[in-house]
Amino acid sequence: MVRPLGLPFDPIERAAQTWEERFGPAGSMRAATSVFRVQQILIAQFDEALKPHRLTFARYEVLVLLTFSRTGALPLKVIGSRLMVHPTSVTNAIERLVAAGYVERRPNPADGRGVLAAITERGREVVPPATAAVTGADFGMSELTGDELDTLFQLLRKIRLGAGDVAAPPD
Amino acid sequence: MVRPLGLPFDPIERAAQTWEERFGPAGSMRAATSVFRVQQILIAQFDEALKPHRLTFARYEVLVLLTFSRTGALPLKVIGSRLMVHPTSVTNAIERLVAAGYVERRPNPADGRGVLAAITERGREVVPPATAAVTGADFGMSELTGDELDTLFQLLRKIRLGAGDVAAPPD
DNA sequence: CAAATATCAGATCGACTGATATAA
DNA sequence: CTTATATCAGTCTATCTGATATTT
Repeated sequence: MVRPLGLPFDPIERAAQTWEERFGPAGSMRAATSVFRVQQILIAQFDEALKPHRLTFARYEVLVLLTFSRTGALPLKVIGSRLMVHPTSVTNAIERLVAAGYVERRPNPADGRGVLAAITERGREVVPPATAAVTGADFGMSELTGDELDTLFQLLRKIRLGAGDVAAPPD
Repeated sequence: MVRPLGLPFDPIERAAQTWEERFGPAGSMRAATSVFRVQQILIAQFDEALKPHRLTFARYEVLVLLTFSRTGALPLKVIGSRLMVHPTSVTNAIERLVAAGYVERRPNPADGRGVLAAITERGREVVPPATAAVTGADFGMSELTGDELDTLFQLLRKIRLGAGDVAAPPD
């Protein structure tokens, strides 16, 4: 749970004002700090909503990805690149999901080096209620209209593209 | 360093498409996931840029806050509420800053329970080069125009306000 | 041979809970 | 007495480095 501290002023706005006086233009600093704060707020909401299902948001993402695949099984390598997480983080997340009974490890028949993570029956069963829990707060974004959500996505997408998230420049 | 994986497609966009087919409107999911990814990208860039100065971004924020204060000293409680971090995280951050020689602990003359974190000479010296390192990549936001940065801030602000970041509804 | 996949040991970081000493 | 401030011990999560076994 994130402490809603209810200050009589916006701490980010105030910091930006002083920043402007001391260092110069504060637009980037204000936006970057806001991204951090919103991430903190959202992740706390999601993890709280998912706790009854023995999931964190990171592990929930893995499960959803598996249900999205045709066979319900994916190489760890693919999971890592789709979710953009470190190889050791994937190994760790799968280990926790196996412990919870939501996923099984299998050798990859197509590649002797690889391992498949395969969703189990219990894993498939937990996804719908977990999804309901997460979307219950409309992903924490209920303050924004559909158009605003789209604008937000597009702006963040520019930053991601600048960091090399996608090779081919689309649309 | 964040792995720039250069997939031939945008993994967030692809996940959103499947989400739409399975669960319904994906606008919130797409925006929330983008916030997480951009946070990951930015924090990696900042921590990398600050590493030569023996700082993480969290500790850099504390130092900047101290230079912004009149006396260069603030109660830990104030630091926590301004930066919106947990009390134990403040204690921890100050401990590391003390170890680096950038901050000193002092009793708070105005409150016997409290502790002041006071920036040292070495702390004041490290802020300018650290700030240059962080702003060098324009806070990682060089892909956006001033107007876009402002729009991004305002959209994220709506989410923050919905979570209670500020008590008084301003402007 | 070199490169890719996954794991492991070990470290760091920040967030959190619950308990505690001290002072307001 | 209750509340607030800060610390401490300990847990948890995710990240990362460097090394290693195995396979391509």
